[in-house]
Amino acid sequence: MNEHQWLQELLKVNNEEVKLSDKQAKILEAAIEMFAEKGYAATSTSEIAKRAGVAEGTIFRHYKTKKDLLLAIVTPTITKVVAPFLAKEFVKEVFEHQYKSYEDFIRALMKNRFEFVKKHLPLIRIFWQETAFHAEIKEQIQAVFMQNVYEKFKRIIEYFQAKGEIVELPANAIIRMTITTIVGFLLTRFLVLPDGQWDDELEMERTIRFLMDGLAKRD
Amino acid sequence: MNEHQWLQELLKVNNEEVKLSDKQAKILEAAIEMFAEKGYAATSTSEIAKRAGVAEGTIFRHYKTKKDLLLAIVTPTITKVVAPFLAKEFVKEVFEHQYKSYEDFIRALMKNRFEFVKKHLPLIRIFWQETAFHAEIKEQIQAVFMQNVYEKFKRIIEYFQAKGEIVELPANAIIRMTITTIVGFLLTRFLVLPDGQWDDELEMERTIRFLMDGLAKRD
DNA sequence: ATTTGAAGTGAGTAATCACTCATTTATTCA
DNA sequence: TGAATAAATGAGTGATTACTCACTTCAAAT
Repeated sequence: MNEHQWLQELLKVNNEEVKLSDKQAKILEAAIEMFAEKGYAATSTSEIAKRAGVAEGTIFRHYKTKKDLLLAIVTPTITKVVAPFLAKEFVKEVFEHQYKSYEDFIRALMKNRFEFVKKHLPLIRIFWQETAFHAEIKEQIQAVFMQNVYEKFKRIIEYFQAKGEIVELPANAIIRMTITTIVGFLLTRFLVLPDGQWDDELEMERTIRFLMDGLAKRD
Repeated sequence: MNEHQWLQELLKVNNEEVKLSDKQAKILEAAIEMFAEKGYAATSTSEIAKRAGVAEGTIFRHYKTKKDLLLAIVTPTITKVVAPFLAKEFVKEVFEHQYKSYEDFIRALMKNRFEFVKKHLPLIRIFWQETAFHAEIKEQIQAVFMQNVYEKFKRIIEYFQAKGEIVELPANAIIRMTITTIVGFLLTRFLVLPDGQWDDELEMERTIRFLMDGLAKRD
């Protein structure tokens, strides 16, 4: 059993095992930490090597360029960051009435993302920070969103609209408001005011209530 | 009259005239553009000098270090970015019944911020991107917010809570939801999907409606 | 025990970095 | 006009950058 198991798990694509030598795992771990702390552009490969306890040349054995190293972190994790829906349960369960309301669905989505962000905060920082600078990353994220999230999300919304549970706005607007509200809470909680006193359960329920009242069917 | 008038205006603190030589203005303009596009760490002073049409030494005549140049952009504009309330009238007008409802207040705030972001997008990008990497900037923003926005915002909320217009949640929670909703819209509109087809008036009204329904007094 | 290919190393490289400073150019005012 | 001051210059600095490569170490298979 591997001490870097969480990394192996995180980097899996389609649940296929990924093989990482011990040094390679240490490089990735160090890179994640430092890119999150100082940003990609301000982090040097020599610093990464030092923190990983590895010769600088070793980094370039595994990754042709520094940018390749960044993408080796970002690309295989995009799906896990932006498409929780692929944690299969989600969509299926909605239509199998696992969730009897949009609210229950939102609650599950929110708790799922809350735990993910809490567990992988440095990775989230990297996404948040580097998306602004690397067009490829932004494009990959949008592609994954369109392919794996958008249509399913839309169908869920239309399902609950048909049931008269939520307001008859365009699905795009509802998606935007839902994501904005959840992401806004998570960023405030973990990036803007991580040192505040948070009653997470309470604040999530308030946020869900706010979202549901904002999206409630109007008479 | 100066062709860099917008810069002069933007950099004013307490409405006091700021004197910028022509070259100095060009340096600031170039720095704002490039920091916004590539990020502070990935932008070299030689590039800035080139774009500004100035010798590299000239930059360091005016700003001791590259970081000084960044702070010369950020520090004097913080108030304008995070404290629209200081466009003083705000609070006063609320209590003088300029705004007869929280909704009218939110609408004015939103339109005000919409125009500001639209007009100063590169500056907003710099704030958004560099706050993550420079603790001083984050601290300055929080200080300005606490000194100039927080208490006033809180009083406005309590005023409309007393009138029974909005829900009796802690002011902190209402502030968070309000800001999250407005900022979420503006970031989606101008940074995430700037190329989408937006009916800005319509989308703002939807967002206001969403926010007001989410914060409405509950029975 | 020997072979072999992969993994790892670290000194070396050219390019670029932020920043300096002696000098030149422009501006101000007597 | 000329002297004094300020603004601007660009070649030069040492440090650091991402990346290379000849070489060593390691692990597994024969």
